[in-house]
Amino acid sequence: MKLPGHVESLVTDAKLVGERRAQILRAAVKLFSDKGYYTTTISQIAREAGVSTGLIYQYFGDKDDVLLLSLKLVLERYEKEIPPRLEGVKHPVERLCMALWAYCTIVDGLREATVLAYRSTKSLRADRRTLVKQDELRTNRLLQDCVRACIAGGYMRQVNEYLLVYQYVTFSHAWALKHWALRSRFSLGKYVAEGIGLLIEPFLTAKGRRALDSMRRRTANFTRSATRTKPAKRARAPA
Amino acid sequence: MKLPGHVESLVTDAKLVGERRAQILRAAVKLFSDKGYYTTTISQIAREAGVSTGLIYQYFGDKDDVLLLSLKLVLERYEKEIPPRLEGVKHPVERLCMALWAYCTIVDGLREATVLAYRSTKSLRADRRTLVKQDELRTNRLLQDCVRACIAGGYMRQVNEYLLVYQYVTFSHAWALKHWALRSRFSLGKYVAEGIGLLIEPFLTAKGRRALDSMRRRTANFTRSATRTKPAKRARAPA
Amino acid sequence: MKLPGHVESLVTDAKLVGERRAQILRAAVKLFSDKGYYTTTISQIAREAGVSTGLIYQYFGDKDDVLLLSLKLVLERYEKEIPPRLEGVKHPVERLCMALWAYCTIVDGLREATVLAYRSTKSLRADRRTLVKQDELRTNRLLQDCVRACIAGGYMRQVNEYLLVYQYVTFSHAWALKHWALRSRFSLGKYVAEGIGLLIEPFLTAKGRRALDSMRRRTANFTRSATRTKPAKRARAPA
Amino acid sequence: MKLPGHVESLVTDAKLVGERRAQILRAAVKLFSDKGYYTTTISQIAREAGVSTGLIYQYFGDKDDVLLLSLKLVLERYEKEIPPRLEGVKHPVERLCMALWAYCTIVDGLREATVLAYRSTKSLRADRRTLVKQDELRTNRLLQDCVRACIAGGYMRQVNEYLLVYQYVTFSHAWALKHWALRSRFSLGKYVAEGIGLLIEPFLTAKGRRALDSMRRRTANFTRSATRTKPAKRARAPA
DNA sequence: AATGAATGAGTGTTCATTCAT
DNA sequence: TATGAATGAACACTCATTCAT
Repeated sequence: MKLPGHVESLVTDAKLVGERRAQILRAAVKLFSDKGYYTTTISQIAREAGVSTGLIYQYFGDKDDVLLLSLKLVLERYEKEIPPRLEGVKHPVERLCMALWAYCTIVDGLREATVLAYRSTKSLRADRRTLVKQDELRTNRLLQDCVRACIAGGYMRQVNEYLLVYQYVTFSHAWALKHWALRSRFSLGKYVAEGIGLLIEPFLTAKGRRALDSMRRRTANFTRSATRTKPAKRARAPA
Repeated sequence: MKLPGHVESLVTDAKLVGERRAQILRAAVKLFSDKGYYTTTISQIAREAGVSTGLIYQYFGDKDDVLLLSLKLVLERYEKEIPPRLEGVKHPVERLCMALWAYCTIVDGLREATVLAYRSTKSLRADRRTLVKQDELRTNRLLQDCVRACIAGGYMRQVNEYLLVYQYVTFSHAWALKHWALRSRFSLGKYVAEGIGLLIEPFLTAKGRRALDSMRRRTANFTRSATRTKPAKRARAPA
Repeated sequence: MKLPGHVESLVTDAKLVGERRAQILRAAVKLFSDKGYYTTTISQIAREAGVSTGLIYQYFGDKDDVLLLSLKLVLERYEKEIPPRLEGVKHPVERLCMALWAYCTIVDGLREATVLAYRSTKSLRADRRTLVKQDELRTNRLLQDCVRACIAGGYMRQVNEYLLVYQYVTFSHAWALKHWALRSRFSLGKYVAEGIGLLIEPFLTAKGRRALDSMRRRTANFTRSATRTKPAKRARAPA
Repeated sequence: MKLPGHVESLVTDAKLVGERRAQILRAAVKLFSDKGYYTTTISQIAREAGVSTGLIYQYFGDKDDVLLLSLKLVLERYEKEIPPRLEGVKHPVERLCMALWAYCTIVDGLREATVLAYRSTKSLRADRRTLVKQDELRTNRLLQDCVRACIAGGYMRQVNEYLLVYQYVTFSHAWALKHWALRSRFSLGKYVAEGIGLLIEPFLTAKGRRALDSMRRRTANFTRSATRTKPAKRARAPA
């Protein structure tokens, strides 16, 4: 996160810095998402943000820096918006489902920006790229905690947590990355419901499955997935 | 795939065209993979390929066209290299596992190029992008056939084929995209073995699981995943 | 010396104007000397002077104006500091030597600024450049007066005064301009002593030379130059 | 002397390189001399040279590099053009006079460029500046050789050669640097004649002075300087 | 068929200058 | 008076593309 190069003209008012950066980043995320990093010019960002080109360089070191902060802005929203969505949800299985649901929802709201992250992370200078990866890892940890709670509570059998978490991550990201192929077949709700059936349910213990079914009964959001038929039966059997 | 504009200088000898294009694309894929599309110059490609810059414009319409064919070259390798790896494999479950294994192996050999595809597809003009997506869909169909055969043969329960296939696709791609996070924890073999445990095994019927176990006994490649213990038990229960 | 354009904000308090200008010019001379005119920014000058950029434009018309006054500041120091150094020195030959010595000493203290004058005078707008040249001419006149007094007193033979004075000027300036080449071979004192031997002594009459020798005997500053041996002898001969 | 940065497009044809560089440098020297380094734009140089801006970067690394080579071009002319002017001149005193004469003539032809060297050498990056200084030192050596020959032949008394040479150098350069002040008082011929009277004649031995006088009688170029009358007398006296 | 010199539009970035506060 | 945020014109430099040879 490089500071502006010509330090002499650094803006000092902290509140203003926050506002201006947000204003410029909003424009940048939009344009980068639409057209990609290299085909977006600083002057377009300036126009979109309603400021002059020079101003951007009072708040960012260079174009690369604008990209870095744009990506961080996106990745930090994953990290910041998942926890509030889990608040008040007590049961580990429910929390896990809710986390996946939340992740997918957030991605849905940031579809283009998510694609941007995949396109552009490698455009960053190596040292800056590291910062972005760390953001991703922090988000993963949120999911990992959910998985662990399920296992610790006996709701999920022993699995390779790390890899399972990555399934959740790629599943969520795929909603953006493969939206062109998925949108005609799935609504977001349907997509998540299927995801739960594919990536959560199979690893639940009988106890875990009961919790899932109970949750499903209560929730309109999670339409029963078509896939769920057989396991549901098995789920009922032990009851 | 726009043809060069100045038709009069278009090269006509079909064999030569093939060779030259291959020669240039090899260089392009290498450089695009290493440095990305926008930071690779035509000049660098020419140098890497051992030809002049002018020549490139006799075999490709423009830089965008070089990218398109580079991406197609990569995506076509998925499509072309999976089938030979399935040859002689008869059992549907084994075929599915082999397909996943093959896909991951190919991605492993084209790691940078796979990342390139994610970075650069959006850099293509819209009409060209469609061509690339069709290549991906054709590859998906290979996997889908394997899944269908499993279901048809009663080795796998009813699942949302389409989505499951996409899990296989993203799982394979993730080996490239998230290699920075995965490489310290998994060998390729371990990764695929875990993938089978996570994305194939849970959806197998008792019959299917027996086939998988039998295959595992015969195959050194697919190390038993640690995750697999419990399901094996459950597998016996319904029997 | 163009005045600021927006007259309404022109500062009027004469004392303040003097102080502020001095404060800013001190910073400007330092920075211009170190880094040159074009690579010094107004922002840097403001920072160095401890004021805001805007303030500079209340005391100077534009950047060019800051340069003009910076150069004048330097050139005026030549003009102002030579006379006090001659005070109390009565003998014309001694006054001439002292003037050269003074000039070189002042240049030594303003080495970078002297280089600046050579670098940047041409950067001034033509009309402003004239002002700077006049400053130089006034300084030259100080030296010219010394030469004239020597000739008038019979201490120096008829020479082209004007050109001889320019020898003194370029000799003094060379201490700054060619310092990179001279510093390893001469101390300032040695340099001036040699200069006297080269540019004053040869033009002295016998009477003048006696005065020079007498001065040399009294002064530690002017080490006998190695060059001086022979002429000294000749000087004694006619005695 | 940095080579072009984007090496891929370096021009290879050696003859062409020579021509193009000369063509561009001619334009650069002209413009830099007229307007200075910083106020001359690459695009102006391109226009003056009749080429495109891009082309300049195929023959020069950057603008700084164009300046370096411009300065070298000028300084090398001193070095290269003085020796031919000395050819056939046998007598050491005559050679020395001729060298000063030659130097001043060359400076006269490169007046603006000489000023440029003073203005712009400091604009070069430090490592490149060294190269320019070395060129100057090589030229100085030409003069130094002449001085030495005079001393060795007993035509000139012992003097601080190094400093005397620098007097010749600054004297010659002054013709350009102070041309605004000198032109109204001296023709070039007069200037050199006076210079010989001030900076050569006083250090000649009787033998040397005879040689000088003989030369003066033969040469129209060197008008007798008004200054010279008296010393000529003195020259006879010690004889 | 092949070359590579030449082009010039386009980009990131800087900085003198203004002006609302 | 003084500030410093904001402006935007200007510049060095790049590189896809062309075309004479």
